[in-house]
Amino acid sequence: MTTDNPTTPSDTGHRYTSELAGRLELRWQDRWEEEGTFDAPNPVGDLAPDTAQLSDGAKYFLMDMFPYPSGAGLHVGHPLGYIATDVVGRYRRMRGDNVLHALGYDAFGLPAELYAVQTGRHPRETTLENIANMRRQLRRLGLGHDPRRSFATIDPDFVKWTQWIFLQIFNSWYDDDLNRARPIDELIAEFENGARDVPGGAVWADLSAAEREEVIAGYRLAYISDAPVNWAPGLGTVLANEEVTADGRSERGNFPVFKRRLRQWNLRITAYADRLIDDLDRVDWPESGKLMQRNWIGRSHGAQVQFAVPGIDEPIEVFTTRPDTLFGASYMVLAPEHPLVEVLAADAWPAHTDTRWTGGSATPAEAIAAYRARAAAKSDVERQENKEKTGVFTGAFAVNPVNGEQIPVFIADYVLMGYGTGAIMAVPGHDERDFEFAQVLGLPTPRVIDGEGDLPFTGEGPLVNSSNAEISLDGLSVAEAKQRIIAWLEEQGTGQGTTTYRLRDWLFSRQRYWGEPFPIVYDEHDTPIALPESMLPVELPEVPDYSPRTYAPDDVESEPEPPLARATDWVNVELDLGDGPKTYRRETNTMPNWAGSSWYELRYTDPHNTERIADPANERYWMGPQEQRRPNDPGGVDFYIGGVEHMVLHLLYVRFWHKVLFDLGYVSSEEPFYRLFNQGYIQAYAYTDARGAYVPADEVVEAEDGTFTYHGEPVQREYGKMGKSLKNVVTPDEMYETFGADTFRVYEMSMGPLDVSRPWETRAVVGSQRFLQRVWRLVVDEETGNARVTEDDLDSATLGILHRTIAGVRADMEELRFNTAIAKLIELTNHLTKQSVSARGALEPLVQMLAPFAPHLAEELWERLGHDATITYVPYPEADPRYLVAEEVTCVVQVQGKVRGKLQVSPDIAEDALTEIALAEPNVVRTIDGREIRKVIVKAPKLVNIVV
RNA sequence: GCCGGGUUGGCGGAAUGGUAGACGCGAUGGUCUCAAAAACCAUUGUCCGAAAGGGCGUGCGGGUUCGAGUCCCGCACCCGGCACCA
Repeated sequence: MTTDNPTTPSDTGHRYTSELAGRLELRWQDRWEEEGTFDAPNPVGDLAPDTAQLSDGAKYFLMDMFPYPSGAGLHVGHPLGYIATDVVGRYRRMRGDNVLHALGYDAFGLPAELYAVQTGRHPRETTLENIANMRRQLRRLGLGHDPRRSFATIDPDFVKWTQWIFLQIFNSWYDDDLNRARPIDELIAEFENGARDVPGGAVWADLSAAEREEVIAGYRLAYISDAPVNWAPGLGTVLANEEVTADGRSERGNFPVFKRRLRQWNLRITAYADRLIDDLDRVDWPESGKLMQRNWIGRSHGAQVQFAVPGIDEPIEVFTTRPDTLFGASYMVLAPEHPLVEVLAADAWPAHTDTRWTGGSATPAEAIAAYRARAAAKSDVERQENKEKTGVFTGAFAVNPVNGEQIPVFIADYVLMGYGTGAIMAVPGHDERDFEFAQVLGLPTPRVIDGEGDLPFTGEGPLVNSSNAEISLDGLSVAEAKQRIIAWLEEQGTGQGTTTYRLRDWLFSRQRYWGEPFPIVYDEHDTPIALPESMLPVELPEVPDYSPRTYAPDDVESEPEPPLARATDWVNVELDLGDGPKTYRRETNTMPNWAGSSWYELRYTDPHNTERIADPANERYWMGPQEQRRPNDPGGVDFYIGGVEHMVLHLLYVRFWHKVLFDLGYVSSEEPFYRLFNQGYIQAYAYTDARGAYVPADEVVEAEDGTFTYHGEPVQREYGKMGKSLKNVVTPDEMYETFGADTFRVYEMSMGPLDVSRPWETRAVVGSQRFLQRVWRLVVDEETGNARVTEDDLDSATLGILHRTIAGVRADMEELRFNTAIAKLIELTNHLTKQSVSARGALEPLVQMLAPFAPHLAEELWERLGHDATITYVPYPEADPRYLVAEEVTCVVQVQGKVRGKLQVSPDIAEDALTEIALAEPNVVRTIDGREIRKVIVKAPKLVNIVV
């Protein structure tokens, strides 16, 4: 529908059109780059200023979550967070802070590899192209980044340090007594000199090298284990727990995930469970986010209790959070896979065994085998779908340590091998799951806690029926009883207080090509050996095929086969690792995509350092604890913006690595991110036709009755993500073209609060453009292009509005309320426009306050107002309290809480005088209608409420 | 099921317990124009009324208060996380 507009007189180049905006935006972007406007100086190293000192301003380290350079390019939703951090950074610079803001790229990962598999092109090649494209799209936004500090995780220089950190983790162990990680050499020394007993009672000196390494592997923070892992045949790789959704599928690709026993690398994140929970109290994060991490780590306090089984050496060990209900334990359940099951299973059913307990089998062994086979055939999903309790009796009885009672031992799949000890004492009277099971199998349900309500009763109440010859819990509260019984169990040696976590160790190897190789080789005994730092980085070999072997998504029997295994020349390598040249075999798994993002915050502080991850002086300056600002400060990045979806994965991993590096003395900060903010998302509508196929959203029209049509055909509207396949993508490039980057930035910031998701609406963007055009017209004469500024004094109305705006906008900026800050700037602009104010005293502060949002326009206007230097470091306007008080305020007069009149009064009017005027207001008099006035509430000068 | 967050005009959203709907979009009317676009000006929660003014309005039901979108209790729905975790 577009027609070529003839050039009108007003279109001669002095109007703030998208075309003019684009011209001046490019000009300022070039100038910022040339002048290094956003370069942040370091205390030491190559980025330290030549002239000795840093500015005296406070440091402010600002970060966005690492972007993945997608081949699809950006849509308008992606820059939301980048614009917000840029606004913060520009505001802080005007507040005098030394701001560090840069952006790197998280460039290893599955999409690039999948694309490489499809096209045969090397993922490095396509990834670098994508990075270049994304850099171009983001540069056009006018972000105030320090370009010298940008990097990508695939840079060999970065990979080197990722591998180096892995080696530090590999060469460390967690000292539970000192509650920190220590170098593995110190552990070996303790074994050697006898300060620490070797587990299993062996003598260190008598062990072979391989045996010693096996012992040490039990301590290393990075270790290989042969344990059940999440195997996704459809992806051809194993996954961490965090990468598997609640319904048992891969987060990426949505493939079914199976539990398989496989030899894989793990990182001992569980050693840090307590600190990862406790230190959440020291950071400024959204409470909801902290909660997600606390829940994921899942710390629960309770007790381990040993139940003896007559005739068996080893007792059954259970974990319970309710040791207070021990007297109510009427049976036990082991997970089907529990190693003790074979040991304690009876040869035959005891006499009079309930037929519900036997599963119809002739012997316990048979029943167990049948039950196990059925459980193993079920995927995690099926296990969850069917929550009806099932189980079989083992034929064995265990002894309840508090009352000597013999209680039956079952196996049932509602007890999970992976949590606690894989065995429970069942208290059907006070646990819903145990109660259900007891109902199914006809087991007794004794009550040991009094209270209103039927069994199962999980509430609070005094203990009953809980005493033996030595101890009585009767009458105690749940909390008291827990304490008492734990003490008694410890005394008896049949149990102890303990803490259990839901968190598992981090499965750290993947069968992928496009990731960091492990700096590990194996010798002839299959012992993993760390490569020396001098051999880093270990670079990826060229391979003919980038794909791991993938299988049918439900092929449970399949085996992982990493692509690097096929690079045999690379895998088998001759090295001299101190015992002369020998042939070694390289590790063929690669690190997960989370590796690079687990430490990248540190690299921004010293991106080119070849000797260390970052010089301690630089790390300390940008990230060190700020004790003078807040007590017990863990340090970290001052402000980090990103999406909630990284709350559990990335943010748990990065905190873990940071703490390891802290323990080993490489960093001074205990937490990577002091303040975290989760931004919302820009959502979009998508439309499907009668067949359910997506139709281009920008060609859908809304009818009068609120329905939607595409080419005359009715379509269904849905709301959600923006995406290529949904045919509803709007790109920043389109916005630059149609409106300019400043308009786009202002629109995104004015749409609503930063943490709330909201729908994109292209046609609403014009409102922001109109606003910027009005600002432009205040400063520039559209006919001549000259500045219109005058040196007039401000009238009192303008003074008042200006200073109230400054005060309000400043407060909004501090609290990230950019939408209301912009609204206030629009109000000021509208006032100046209506009153035709062109006084410098009003225009300059407006331009200054606009600068964080529309930096190019602000620079241009600042220059036209007669300033040579960039507006970036011009101090932010300050409100003069003298002008904050209006000459007149509106007083609302209410009768019975309803507004019946308004008065213009002086702000310092006395209450009596105000009451008098209010009672005289004609409409108020009419409403009162002669009724008796019972009470008058006066909040001078804003409100009078008359109660009749 | 458990935990967390939310529900305000046609739409996005504003509101220290004190004028509900700032600001913006859209819509309607107007200025300019041969015309259109752009820009600018005005109106715009809803109902009654010519107007003055009034009734009703922040998911639903109660409560506290002179006064509640805001505080308390109960409920519905939506979004997110976890889910047989002992």
